[in-house]
Amino acid sequence: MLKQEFYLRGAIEVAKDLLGHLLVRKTKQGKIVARIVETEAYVGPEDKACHAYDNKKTKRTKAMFKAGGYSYVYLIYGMHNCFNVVTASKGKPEAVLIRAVEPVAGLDLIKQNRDIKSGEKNLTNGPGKLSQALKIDRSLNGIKLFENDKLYLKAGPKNKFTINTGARINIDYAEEYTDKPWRFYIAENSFLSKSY
DNA sequence: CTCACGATTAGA
DNA sequence: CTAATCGTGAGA
Repeated sequence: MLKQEFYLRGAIEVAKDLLGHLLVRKTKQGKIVARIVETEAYVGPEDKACHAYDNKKTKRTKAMFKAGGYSYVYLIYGMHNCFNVVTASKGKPEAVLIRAVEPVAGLDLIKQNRDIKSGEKNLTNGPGKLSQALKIDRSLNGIKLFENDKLYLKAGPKNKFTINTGARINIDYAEEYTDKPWRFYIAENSFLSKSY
């Protein structure tokens, strides 16, 4: 399991470092392991795309102000959960959105949770999809990802891979922050949220 | 209390 | 391309 120190850095740095690591989810039904292949950084008060822009502290964004290593799960469009990892020190609202993962173990459980007919590559290639696949919902908001047996991060194999960057998705409202290259993904991976 | 809308997805 | 669908945050 990754220690809390891993998360106590800037969101951009953690977002890049998270690629290739493993997300572990344990439920009553069993264990699911997935490799993180795509992330986005949301950098604190100055980032207009961040829910906690301008240090806006509300009931929803409260978790982002926690110290690095906590989870931030929220509901978007009234129907989808998104899973984020809080980064930086306490009081700094920074987080990394996990946008896509690649199934490593527990594929049968993932299929059971998703309940769709489409192909295997569509199981976890989007923030809402992977949350559903791993049974992540708002009951997991604000938990410690470094001291917990239901949901945590684990160091992945140290394979070499190329990290690409790009603009973040669907944040057109963020004005000059819309085009910041704060999305990171593993090159030539087929489980990304969009095809390149 | 009302009310508009989104860090999305599935399906036509 | 659009509908689905509801917690959230702002304002009265």
